[in-house]
Amino acid sequence: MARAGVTTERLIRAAAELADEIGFQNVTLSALARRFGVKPAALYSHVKDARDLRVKVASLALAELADRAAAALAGRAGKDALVAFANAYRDYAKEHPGRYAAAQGELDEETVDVGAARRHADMTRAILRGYDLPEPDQTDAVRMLHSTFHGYVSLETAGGFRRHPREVDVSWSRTLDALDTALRNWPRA
Amino acid sequence: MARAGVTTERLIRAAAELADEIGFQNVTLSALARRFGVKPAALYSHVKDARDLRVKVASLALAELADRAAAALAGRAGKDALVAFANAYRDYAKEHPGRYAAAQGELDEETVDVGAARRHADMTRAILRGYDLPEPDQTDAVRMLHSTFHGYVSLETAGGFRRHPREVDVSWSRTLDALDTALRNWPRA
DNA sequence: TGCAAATACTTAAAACCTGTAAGAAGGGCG
DNA sequence: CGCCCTTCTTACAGGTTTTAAGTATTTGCA
Repeated sequence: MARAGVTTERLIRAAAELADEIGFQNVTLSALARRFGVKPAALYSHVKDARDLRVKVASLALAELADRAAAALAGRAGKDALVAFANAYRDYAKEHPGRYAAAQGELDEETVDVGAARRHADMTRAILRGYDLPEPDQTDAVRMLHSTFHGYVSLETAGGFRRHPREVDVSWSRTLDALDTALRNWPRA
Repeated sequence: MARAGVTTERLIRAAAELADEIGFQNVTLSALARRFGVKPAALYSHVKDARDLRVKVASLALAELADRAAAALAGRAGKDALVAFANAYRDYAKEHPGRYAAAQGELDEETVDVGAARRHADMTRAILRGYDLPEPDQTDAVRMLHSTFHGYVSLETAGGFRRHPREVDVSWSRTLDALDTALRNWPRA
């Protein structure tokens, strides 16, 4: 019987794909083993835990998302940068809902990929460079931006906006306009 | 052997409490049965499914949250109303993280408590009454507000803001100021 | 009051999932 | 070729969900 050729790399990647297909919640070691034509116990050679698997998928998602955002941000400034970043963020979440969910859930603990988190924060700060905000207002603004992006995407994918006919894309666009307004007129202490 | 006296009502309430204690993810029918001194199968008299249980907890949370928000909103207008509503929202989520998680996760499907969802939307619209926004801008603003509140609370409880020393309460307050600014200067199409 | 029907609960069992331990098979390398 | 490390399997323990069938308790009605 030939080996299945499972590696941690391929395992995490498969888990991410499966998450996008059936939802992050439903990604199980058993289902993954099935997909590789292998018994569940075999996966413990490549991954410590079910938790370890989830954290690694989260790390992958955070890194991918950061790559996208960085690409979107390149060569842009001000509102241009804001919109590009926000759209990259939202598009990624819509294309990869399972990965996005992974990136949210497993943030806590020491196990987190601190590097990816820092990249995100740094990029959000880069957006603000066009708005001339001093610290600590910058930190407040970073938190607000991240909150709005995540909240919108999260509610949208959960179906929270489906009850009203207004186009979700349009509301998104207007929300970005409003954020731009808020940043340009940031309330000084 | 005396009966345990489980009712759907008490079951849901216990599930909500358990969720706040150990996290919504970890609320299991078995754990609930244990808490009532009853075998797991007994709970199927009061609840259709594990999913049914989760949906009912979500409903409870949404209703409680709506009550709190309504109370906070009473007699206020404009920014006052905005801040009161937002704080009620955030305080509830911090006091009842398990319930709040329940209210988020199980939004989809037809099973949702449409009534509670409508109450939330109506209240958010009530806030906007002080800002003189016509439709469809009002819908856009409702979505933005909800997104920011949910996003902030969600990231905060997930530990997303712990990496930076800036006080989370202060950033929250400044975020509300910025939202007020955005609403007062809402970008017309 | 007493008994029948409705309801609460138990036991039993199937189907999954996680995780550990022990051993067999595959592949690289001296 | 043969050794050894790694991958994978088998076997098993423990836990959760859910259904089915049966027992016991309470309710309500004559």
